[in-house]
Order: sequence, then C-alpha cells, then structure tokens
Amino acid sequence: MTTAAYHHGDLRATLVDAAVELVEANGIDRFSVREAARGAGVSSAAPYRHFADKAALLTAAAGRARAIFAASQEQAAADCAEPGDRFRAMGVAAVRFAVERPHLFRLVSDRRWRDAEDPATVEQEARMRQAMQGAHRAAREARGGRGVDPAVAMLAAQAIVYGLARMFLDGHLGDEGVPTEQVEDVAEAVLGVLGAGFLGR
Amino acid sequence: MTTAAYHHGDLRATLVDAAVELVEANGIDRFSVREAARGAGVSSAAPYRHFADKAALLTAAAGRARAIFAASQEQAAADCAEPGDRFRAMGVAAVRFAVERPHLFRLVSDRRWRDAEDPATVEQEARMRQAMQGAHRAAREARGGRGVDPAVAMLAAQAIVYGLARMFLDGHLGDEGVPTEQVEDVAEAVLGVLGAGFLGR
DNA sequence: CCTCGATGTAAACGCTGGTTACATCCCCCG
DNA sequence: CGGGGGATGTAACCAGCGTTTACATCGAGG
Repeated sequence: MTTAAYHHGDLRATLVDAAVELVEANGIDRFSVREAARGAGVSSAAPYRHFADKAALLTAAAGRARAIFAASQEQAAADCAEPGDRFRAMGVAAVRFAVERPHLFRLVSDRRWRDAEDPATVEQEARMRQAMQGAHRAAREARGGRGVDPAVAMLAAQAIVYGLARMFLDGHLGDEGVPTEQVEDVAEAVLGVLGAGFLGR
Repeated sequence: MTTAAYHHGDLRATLVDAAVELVEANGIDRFSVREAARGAGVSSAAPYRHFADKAALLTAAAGRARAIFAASQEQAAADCAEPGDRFRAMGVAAVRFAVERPHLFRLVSDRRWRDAEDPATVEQEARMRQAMQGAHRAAREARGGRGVDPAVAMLAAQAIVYGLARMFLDGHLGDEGVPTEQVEDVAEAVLGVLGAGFLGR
C-alpha cells in the first residue's frame, strides 16, 4: 500500500505530476504512458508497477488536476469579499481557468477519468458542490431571493458557466477565437445576466 | 472534378456516410480511415483517391453531420407553431440531439474539423445563426422585449444550451447520468428559466 | 476497337504505443 | 554482512494505423 520511496523516491507521484504537465502541454489525446515515463526519467514499463494501465494513470492525473481547479475556485471565492458576488466570481474564475489551461480543464471535466470508488474523489466533489451551492444561495439572498425553483436555477447557473467555458475551448466564439484579454469581460457580462435572471427578481 | 460513378458508384459519398456512422458508433478518437474503407466495402488505400488524408475525411464527415444537426433544428422550429416558443424548442432539440447521438454532437461542435474555406460551410453556418437569432428575437418580442443587451442575452442563451448539452455528454448530471426520459424535462425546465430571465423582464 | 486516365487493390513501410517476460538493482531485515 | 523481495530497467512482442507505391481493371471517347 505504501507510496514510499525505494529506488526512485515516490515514482507514483512523480508520474502523476508528469502526466498532468504533459496533458496540459499536449492534450489528452496525445498523451502516452511512455512519454510520462520519460518525463519522470524512468523506463517505459516502470509505470505499470504503479498503475494498472493508461486509464488508471490518467485517472490519477485527473484527480490531481481537479485539486488544482478546486484550489483556484476556492481562491476566487476567498478573494471576493461580498458573499453575494461570490458565485459570479467563481464562475468567472472557472471560465478563465478553462481559457488559460484548456487541456487541463478538459481533463478535469471528463467523467471518463473519474474514479467513483475513490473516497477522496467523492469527498472533494461534495465539498465543491457545497461551496457552489452556498455561493449560489448567498447570491440569491443578496438579491431578495425567491425567483425560480432553486434546484433548477442552480442547474441553469452551472450550465451557463460550463457552456461559456466550453464555447471558448471549442472555438465557438468567432472564427479566430476571442482574445484572452476580453475573456473576462465577456464572462462578466454573461454571468451578470445570470445574476439578473436567475437569482431572484 | 466529377464525383461521378466509375467502379463503385460515388465512393466519396459512401465513405462519408460510413465515416459518420463509425464516428456515431465508436467516437472520434477510435475512428480510422481503414475501418471507414472497410465499412464502404473497399480497400484501405481507396479513400486516398478521394481525400488527401484522414483529417479531410473527418472534415467531410463533420460537414454531413452538421447538415443532419441543422435539419433537426429546422424541424424543431417548424414543429413549433408559436414563434415566441421557437427558441426554446430549438434549444431543447439541440440538447436532445446531444444526448441521443453524443459522438455525432461532439463531431458537429468541434472546430477542428471545420473547413473555413468551403463556401457551403460558411453559408450553412450563416443560415443557422440567422435562424437562431430570429427565434431569439421573436422570443424577446413575445415577452415584451427590452431586458439586457441583446447580443449578451444571445450569447448567454447559446451558452446555456450548449452547456446543458455538454453537461449531459460529459456526465456532470448525477453519477449514473440522467435517464433519457428525463432529459427533455430537465431541458425544458432550465430553458424555461432562460425565458424568464433573459428575454425581457 | 483500342488507348488512356480514373478508380480500386495488394502489399509493404514506418511508426506509435500498450503491455509483458525476464534480468537487475538496492534497501531493509535478520 | 548477506540474502530476499519488491522496485525498476531492458528488450521485445503485438496490434493497429496512416500513408505510399506499384500494379490491375474498368469504362469513356477518339
């Protein structure tokens, strides 16, 4: 069970780091176990002592990536003094994360690389869900609450954030994409509409 | 230049059909030129008489898939008598398309396989954009119009539809996904919120 | 009818990548 | 200090794919 250091010094973690880096650099489809091994300074077969197969390694990498994403979300929430604006701030941060680290965002938001068995995974997901729900409720209350059904409003809010992020990623915003400087403005505007529409009336 | 029938009888079109089927069945990443050739009942090298490389074939397949998607959108609009409800109907139809034919939807919405040089492509895109804008404007007017900036509202509307579709695809809606019967209800509810929030006040 | 180009075939090349069998190394325990 | 055993290295296998080349075939048009 031990992740201890023998010859290499926690190769498992090193591999996961390398995998995250490689995915961020080249995208998931170009990711290969061999290159991760190379990145960790180790032979092509070594990873198979720590991961059953490529999918397992990618799953672990996705876990690490999700932790990074969650940290950026928490940072965004913490940076926002006004609880009523936290939800929007988190949404903007998510969109910015997607634009700045597109491959990583894809890895994070792909259920293919999710291990539902891992308790750490479910616990972290629960924490993020609670944070989002809390921020959403606060935003609602700050605006006098009571518009549509909260569950539906929550879903709609998630959809608009995720949709905006993916529209940037998938190049649906103009032929040449949107310049990075404008990303935040666009996100602010759209999520502003969200506030006006969803969080009360 | 002729796409006429020699030995086979318009192999080009047959290959495109096979490619669309294969992508729908197996996903883009598992798609191979060889298998498409097999599906068309032809040798592995034959496709290269009609397409420069794999990307060209996939691009053509994406074009065909987009035509299918556009047809389903137009159908949804046509089936909706009330112009003010057309936008929502198109959104629901898009989400349903994504859920029912996920791989095809991914192909459709991936800019990687878009040929900006092809005039048919740009023309079709223009037509779809106009249809969406028209439906959106109608919905606005039906609700007394004049809420937020129309451009931003339009973007938000697109984002929520696309986001909802991708949330289904990427498995963000419950551990086991949402049963197909409920997809339409969820979409209706969320897009209903959209109407309440975005299309006037 | 016969040629010529368009179309399709067979075979091969080079490559990538996952995976396994076996040898080797080095820490830790006795 | 000397094994034992787990961690890693080495080498190879195997499968599939994209693509190219040389050759066969078919059908239109002179």
